Amino acid sequence: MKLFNTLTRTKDEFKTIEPGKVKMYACGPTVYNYFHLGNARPFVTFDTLRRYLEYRGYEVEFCQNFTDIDDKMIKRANEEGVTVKDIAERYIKEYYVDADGLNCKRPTYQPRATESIGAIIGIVKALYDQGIAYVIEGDGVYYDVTKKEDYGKLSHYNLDELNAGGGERKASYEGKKNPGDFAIWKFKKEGEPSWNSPWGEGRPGWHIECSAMIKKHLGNTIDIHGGGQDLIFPHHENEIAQSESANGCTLANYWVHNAFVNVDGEKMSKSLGNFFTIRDIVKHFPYEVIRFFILSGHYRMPINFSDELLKASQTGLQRIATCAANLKFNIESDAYNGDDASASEAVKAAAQEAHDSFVAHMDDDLNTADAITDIYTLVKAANTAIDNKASKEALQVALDMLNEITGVLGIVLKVEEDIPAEITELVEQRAAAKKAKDFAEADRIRDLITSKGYSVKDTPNGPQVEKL
RNA sequence: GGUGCCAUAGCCAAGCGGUAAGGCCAAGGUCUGCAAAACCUUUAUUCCCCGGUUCAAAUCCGGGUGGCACCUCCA
Repeated sequence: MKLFNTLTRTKDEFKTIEPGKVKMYACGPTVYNYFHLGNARPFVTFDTLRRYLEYRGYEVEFCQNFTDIDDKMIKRANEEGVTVKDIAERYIKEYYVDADGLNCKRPTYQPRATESIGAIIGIVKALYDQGIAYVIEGDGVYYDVTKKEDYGKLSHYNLDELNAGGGERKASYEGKKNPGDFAIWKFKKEGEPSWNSPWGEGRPGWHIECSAMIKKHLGNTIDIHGGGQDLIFPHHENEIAQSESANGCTLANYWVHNAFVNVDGEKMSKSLGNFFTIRDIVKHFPYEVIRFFILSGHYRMPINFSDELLKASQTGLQRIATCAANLKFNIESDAYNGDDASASEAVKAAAQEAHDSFVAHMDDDLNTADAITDIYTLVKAANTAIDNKASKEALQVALDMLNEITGVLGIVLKVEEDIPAEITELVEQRAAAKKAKDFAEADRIRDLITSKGYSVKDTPNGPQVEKL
C-alpha cells in the first residue's frame, strides 16, 4: 500500500515497524461542543484507513484522544457555571452519538488528557532536565525550538521564515527565547483546573498531551500519525519536536493529513462560523449518507458541503442499497429460478474484478473515490445478473462481495427488516385485487401500505416489500 | 512577505506520459395495468490560458490568470 507522507511530500510505500502490526494515532476532538462536518472528516477518514488496514490483515492498534482540558473547555465551563469535567463528560457522550452514527469503530484506546497527566509531566521533565525546556516565571514551561536541529521538517518551514511571518506569535513574544517557542506546561491561573508538577500547579499545553498519550499507549515510535491539514503546523510539528527530543527517536514514520470540508469554497471552521454540526445535518440526511459523502472524494482533496451534494450522495447510496435489497429479495424468492450459466459466470467474474480493483484503488493512498466506482460497477453487474437470470448462488456471490467492500468503507446498507403480518396481508389482498384486474382497489391498498411506512413494488418474481 | 495545494462535462469527481472512469441531474427507449426498481442509448475531438520537452501531455517543465489553505485557536 502507498500512503502520501507529509514528511516526504510523496506517496511512499507503507512498511510497518513490526510485521503485520500497525500502530496509529489520530488527533481527536476537543470536547466542548458537538462536532461539525469538518471535524467529522478525519474521524471518518482514519476510521476507514484503520478498517482497510485490518481488511488487509494487519493487527491495528488505534489511539484517538479526547482533549478535555484547554482554554475553550475552561471558557465553556465558566459560561455555563459548571466544571470543566462536566463539559467533558457531556460532550464525550455526545461525541459517541455522532461517531457511532457515522459508523466509526471505537478506537483501541481513547485516552483523555486529564487522565494522562503523569505521562505529560514525564515528558516535560525529560525536556526540562535536558535543558531543552525553560521556565518563564508566572507563565509556564516552554520548549526551545532552536534545540532541535530539524525543527520544521514536517511543515517544511524553517525558523527564519516563521520569524519573518506576519503571524500573531510576535505579539506574544515577551519572555520567550524565540517566537516559535511554545508552552508545554501552563502555570495555574485563578479559577482554572490544575495539577501538581515539579514546576508548580498548572495544566498541560496543547501539543504535549498527544506526545504523552502516544508514548503511553503505543510507544516511542509509531507507524502512522494522522489529523487535519491545519494541524501540520504548529501542532504536529511541535509534537514531533517534544517527543523526539524527549525520546531520542522518531515519533512517527508516516504523517497522513486530510483536506478540509469547504462551504462556498471556504474552509468550514468554528472561527469563521460557517459550520454545520453533524447533529444538525442528520436532521436532513442519515448518518450513512454523511459518511458516504465524505468518502466520495479523495481525502487529500477539499470537498464542498452543500445540500445539493448531500442529496446526490443520498441518491447514489440509495441505488447501492436498493441493489443489495433486490439481490436479497430474489435469492429468497421462491418465484426466482435463475439458471443461466453465462449470466452466472459473468456476475461472479464481476464480483472478483470489483474486489481486485477495489483493493488496487485503496492501496493507492486510500483512493475511496475510485473504490466507490468499483461498487457502482458491481451494482450494475448485479442488477444485470438478475435480469439475465443468473443463479441464486451467483447472486449470493455478488451480494457477499457488495457487503464486503461496502463494509470496509464502513458504509451501511439499510438492512431489510422483517415485514409485519399486517403488511404481508395487505400485500396479498392487493395481489388478489390485481389478479381480478381491480386496479383501483390495488392502488388503494398500495396507498394504504405506503401510509403505514412500507413500499411495495411489483417485480417479475412477485411483490417486493420494503420499509421506507 | 514566506510555504503549499487546486483549476477536468449542468453539478460532483477520478485519472497524473499512451490517446477523457464513475456518480448526480437531464433527454429518449425497453419492461410495467399504473407505479417503483432496473437495463439500454444520448450528454467534454477535450481537461483555465500561453509557451516548451516528447513519436505521444489533462498528465512533465517554464510563465501567466483565478481560487483555497497554513504561517494564530482550528479537523
